[in-house]
Amino acid sequence: MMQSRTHTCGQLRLSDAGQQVKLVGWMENVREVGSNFAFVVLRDFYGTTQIVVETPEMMEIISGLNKESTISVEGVVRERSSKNPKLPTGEIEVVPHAIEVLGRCRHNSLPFEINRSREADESARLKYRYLDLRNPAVKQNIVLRCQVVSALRKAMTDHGFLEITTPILTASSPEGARDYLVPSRKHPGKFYALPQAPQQFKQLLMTSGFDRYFQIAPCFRDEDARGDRSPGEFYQLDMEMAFATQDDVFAVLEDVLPPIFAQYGKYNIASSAPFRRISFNDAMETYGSDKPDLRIDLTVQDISALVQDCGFEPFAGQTVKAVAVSNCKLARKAIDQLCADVEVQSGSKPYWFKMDEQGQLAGGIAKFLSGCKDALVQQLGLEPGCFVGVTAGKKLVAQKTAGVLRNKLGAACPEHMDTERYEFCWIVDFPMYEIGEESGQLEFCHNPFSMPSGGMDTLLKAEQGLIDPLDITADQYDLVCNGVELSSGAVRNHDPDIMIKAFEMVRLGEEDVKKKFPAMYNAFTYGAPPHAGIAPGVDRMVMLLAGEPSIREIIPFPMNKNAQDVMMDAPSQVTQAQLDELHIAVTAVEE
RNA sequence: GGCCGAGUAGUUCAGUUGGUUAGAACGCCAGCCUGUCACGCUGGAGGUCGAGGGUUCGAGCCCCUUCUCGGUCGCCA
Repeated sequence: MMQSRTHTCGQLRLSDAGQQVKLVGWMENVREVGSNFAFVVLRDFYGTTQIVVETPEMMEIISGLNKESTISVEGVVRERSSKNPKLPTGEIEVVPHAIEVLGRCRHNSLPFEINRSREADESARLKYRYLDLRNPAVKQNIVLRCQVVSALRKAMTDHGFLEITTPILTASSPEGARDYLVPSRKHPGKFYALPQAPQQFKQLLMTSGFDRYFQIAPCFRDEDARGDRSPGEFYQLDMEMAFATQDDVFAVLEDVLPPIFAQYGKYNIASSAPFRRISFNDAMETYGSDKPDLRIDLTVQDISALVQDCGFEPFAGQTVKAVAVSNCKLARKAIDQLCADVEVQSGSKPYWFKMDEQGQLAGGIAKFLSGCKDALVQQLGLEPGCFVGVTAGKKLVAQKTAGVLRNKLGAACPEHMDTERYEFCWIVDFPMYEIGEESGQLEFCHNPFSMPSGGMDTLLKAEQGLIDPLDITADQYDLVCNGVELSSGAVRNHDPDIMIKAFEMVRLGEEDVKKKFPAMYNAFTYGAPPHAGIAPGVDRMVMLLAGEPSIREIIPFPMNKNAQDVMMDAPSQVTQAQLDELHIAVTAVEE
C-alpha cells in the first residue's frame, strides 16, 4: 500500500528544512550538471519543488525516465545553497533517498512543450488537451471557472434562489436555434431534443409556485461557432423570479455580479449598482451597437443633414454618422489599416478626415467638406488634432458600421478607453416586432415569451391603428459588459390572452400558441404568476474575468470551430446495429 | 454557405526576382559539465514544404483545383 504524500509541490518552505517528506508529481524538467548530479523539477497541481539528485542510485532512476513521467520522491528537505527568489519553494530542495516511478511517460518528445502550450497549434492543443491542461497558465483558467461558478452558486443561494435541474432530454422547440436531436429507440421516427435553454421548464416552475429558481444550466444549440461562442454547448446562469418586475431582476444581478467580477476578474474595478440603463434605440444611435463598450468615451453623431448634399457620392440621400476623436495620434498607415478592418468586420466602407494643427480639414474626404466646415466644427466640437471617422448608408448600416468604427478607434486610442475595468449596462426597451427581411411582414423581433410593454392595452391600440406595431417595445433586456452581450432576459408574458393577441399581430393564433408551447400555455390557464428572469452566459463571464479573447481558453474540453472534439473523435460513426435499434437509415456515409 | 488569413523539421517560425544540398530557435539523441533554475558548451539526427494538377530547363515561391485550421459575416427566439 502506497503511503500518501506528506506535502504538495507548492507547500515546503525554509521552516520545513530537516523534515522527512514524500512528494508526488510530474517530472517537469531535469537539469543535469555533471554526470552524477542533477536538479529535477517536480510539478503537481499546487506548484513545483526542486529535487536534487546526488547519488548514482537516484541518477540511474532519473536518467532512464522521460520528462512528464509521474514519480514519488521520499527524502529530506534541505536549505538551498543557491536560492531562487522567483519561486515560492525557492529556498528549499528535497534530497531523495527513494524515487518510485508511478507512471512512465512513453514519449521522449511531446506534441508541444507543456509550459509553452499556449503558443502551439490549436488543433494539437485540443487533441492533447490533457497535456495542454498541465500547463499552469492553461489550468488556471479552469480553476478560475470553478471559483466563479462556486461564487455564483453561493450568491444565488444567499439571495434565496433554489437550484433545480431540468431535463436534458426534452422536446424539440419550434423557435430559435437549430436543435440537437436524439433519436428515440422506443418510439420509431420520433426524437428528443437537447434543450436550447431551460426556458419553458423554468417558467413552468414559476407556475408551480417555486418563487426563485436558478441553475448553472447546460444549453445546446446547433449553430456555428464564433470567437466568443462555443459550438454545440454552453452554460448559463439561468434564473427566474415569480411576482417579479424588471427592476427586481436587475437588483439581483447588480448585487451578485460586481463583487464576483471585482474579486475574480483580471481587473478589480466593476461598475456598482445601479448599472446604466440605455434603451435599444439610444444605444444604436449613440454607440452604433446594442452591446456598447462603455469603457470607450467616444460617441456616434448624426451628420446626415450637414453632409448629404456635399457632393460626395456615397453620402447622397444616405444616413451619415460620425465618430470624432480628439487629440488623435494615429498615423496615416494606422488609419488605413483601421478602416480596412472596419470594412472587413462590418461589410461597409468607412471614410475619414481630420482637422490639422492649423485648423484646416485635411485628408480622406476633407475636400468634399469645405462647404459645411463650420457646421461640422460646431456639431462635432472639432479642434486641431481631431480625427473624424464617417460611415454612410441606410440608417442601420450607417449605425452598425459606426459602432464597429467606434470600437476600433477605442482600441487604437488608449486615451479614449480605460481598459482596466468592467463596465456593465442594461439595454432596455427592445422592439417587440420587426419587418422580416424575407417575408416583408411583421415578425417577432426576439422571442415571443416576452411581455409587450403596456400589456394588452398596447396590443389593442396597435390593432386599432393608434400606434405603429414597430413602436411596441417588449419588457426585455440585455446585460452588457465591456461590449460583450452577457445575457438576455425578459418579463415573461404569463397571460394566455395577451399571448394569443401577441401572436395574432404576426398572423398566428391560439392554435399556434398551443402547438408551439403546449405545456406552458396550458399551465398558464391554471393561474400563473407574473414572472421575469434572465440567463447570463457563464462561459462569457469567465472569458471576461480571465481576459481571454477565445472562449476555448476557459472551457475544460472545448470543441473546435467545426463542432468536433478532436480528442474524443466526436462526432463519430456508430455501428449499423446501433442505427437499426434507433430506426435510422443513413443514406450517405462519407469516410 | 460568403469573404479574409494561415498551412515549411516534434513545436514556433524565416525562406529575397522562380535558381547549388530548404535554414534558425526550442525540443530530441550523444558527449562534456558538482549549484542549476528558460542551466551551459560541443556534436548529431530529424523535411512528401497540407494534397492533387499545371506553367517552366528549373517551383517552398507563379497559376488552377482541393483539404484542414483560424478570424469574420450569415446564423445564434
